[in-house]
Amino acid sequence: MRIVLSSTSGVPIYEQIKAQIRAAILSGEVAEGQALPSLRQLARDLKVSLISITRSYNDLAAEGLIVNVQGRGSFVLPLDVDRVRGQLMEKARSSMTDAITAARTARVDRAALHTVLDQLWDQQ
Amino acid sequence: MRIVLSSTSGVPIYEQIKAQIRAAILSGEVAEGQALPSLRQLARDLKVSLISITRSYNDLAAEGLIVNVQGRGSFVLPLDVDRVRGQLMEKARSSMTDAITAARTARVDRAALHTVLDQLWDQQ
Amino acid sequence: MRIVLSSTSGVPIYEQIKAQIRAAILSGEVAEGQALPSLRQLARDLKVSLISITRSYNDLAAEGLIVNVQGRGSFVLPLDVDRVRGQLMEKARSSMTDAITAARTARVDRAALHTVLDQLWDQQ
Amino acid sequence: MRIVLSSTSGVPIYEQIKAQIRAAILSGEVAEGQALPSLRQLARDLKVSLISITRSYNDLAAEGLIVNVQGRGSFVLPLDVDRVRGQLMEKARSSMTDAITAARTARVDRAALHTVLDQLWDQQ
DNA sequence: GTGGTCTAGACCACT
DNA sequence: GTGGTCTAGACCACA
Repeated sequence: MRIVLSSTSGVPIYEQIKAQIRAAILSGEVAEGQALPSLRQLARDLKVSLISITRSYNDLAAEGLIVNVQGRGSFVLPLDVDRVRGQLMEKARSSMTDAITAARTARVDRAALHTVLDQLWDQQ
Repeated sequence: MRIVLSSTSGVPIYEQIKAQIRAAILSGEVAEGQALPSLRQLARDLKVSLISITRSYNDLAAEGLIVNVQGRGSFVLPLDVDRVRGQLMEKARSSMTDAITAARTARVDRAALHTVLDQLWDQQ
Repeated sequence: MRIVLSSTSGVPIYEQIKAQIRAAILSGEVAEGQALPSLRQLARDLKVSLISITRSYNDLAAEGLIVNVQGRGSFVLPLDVDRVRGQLMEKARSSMTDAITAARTARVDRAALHTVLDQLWDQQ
Repeated sequence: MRIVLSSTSGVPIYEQIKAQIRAAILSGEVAEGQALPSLRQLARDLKVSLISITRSYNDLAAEGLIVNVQGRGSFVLPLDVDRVRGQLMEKARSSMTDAITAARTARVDRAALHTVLDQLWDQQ
């Protein structure tokens, strides 16, 4: 799992970390039961404050994706696939709503926005 | 032009105001040359600090949408339609990219996302 | 004497009026002893508040260019050419200083700025 | 970087700060990636309200010269030299136009204005 | 009346 | 600690 951070994007560090760990878990790149890097290890690797990593792991634990065990480390939990996908789709719908609002303000029609979706989808 | 603010959305007040005035100008609801409500008037109406309104108007002036004339008021400028639409589509593409990222993480395919787009489009 | 105003330039109305009357006097377009338009007349013609015209005429009187006579009107005084030119050159030097500061910050050399001067001079 | 403010010049504090930071960045005095003084630190040092510093930094961020990172500080971005020089030369031309207008009103010829330019250039 | 600027102080989110 | 936002109130310049 490689984590890449941007300090100028405006997105909080801990959100960037969360998103990338979450994606790695969902993709199966890190499997159920597997240990994540320790807080301090990851803080060193990413050259980031320990507090930001802590926040990321805590949030992921609150989401039910991982569990933090005192003195042992942090581990990937069995996936509740439906719940996680539900959360992600919620976010997708929210972003999509923003995109639609902007497009309508710009007087762009539905078909054009579908085209934009396809273009961006292919780029990723 | 009706402006509705949400204090729980997390979006800064001045951004909410900017977005709604911008939309009103682009939709032609307030026409070129027309005066906007005065800073103090709008602050009173929205029960919001003067500084938030000032920030909104200043930002819109920096965007080239309005002009603030000391002693007279704030006025809608002629639209540079292409430029404004370019900015909006830039924002739409950015939000769409977020939506795609979330959808892909959720292992949702392209067709499903198109369906989401259509649903949300019809809701607005 | 034709006076043209811009309400969006950021320059105060009364300054625009002052500058144009001053130029008309210095150019001899309105001669010594001649009457200027009345305050109210000019306010009507320019579709401008009386207060702005009053401010302009008062300032010009303070500069010694005109005299306002109760109940009679406003009249061009004999020119103290040297003093007026001194004031104008003071302003020219001040603007030139601004131009030089910007040019130096932009790492533009002296010769290039002379060229700019020539270009703009020919345009006017 | 030393910042000197004048409270009698009529130029807004935040504009004075902007201009001096901009000049320091363009001159290379503060290099790409370097941190600027924190908002509060600079406000204390200059004995100025936090809001004035905030406005300065925000405007410089909007110009693309710096980036403000929540929780970390404000940092100098890589320069888009051409764009910045374009903005500065625009300003230089505008001031030069003012100088020319004043000079012509004073019936001063082109050669004399070139001389003024040289004198002022050498003084700076 | 209008917009422009500034102060002093507060709370929030992030590192 | 950092920047981001907001309030309440003030004074100035302009029309």
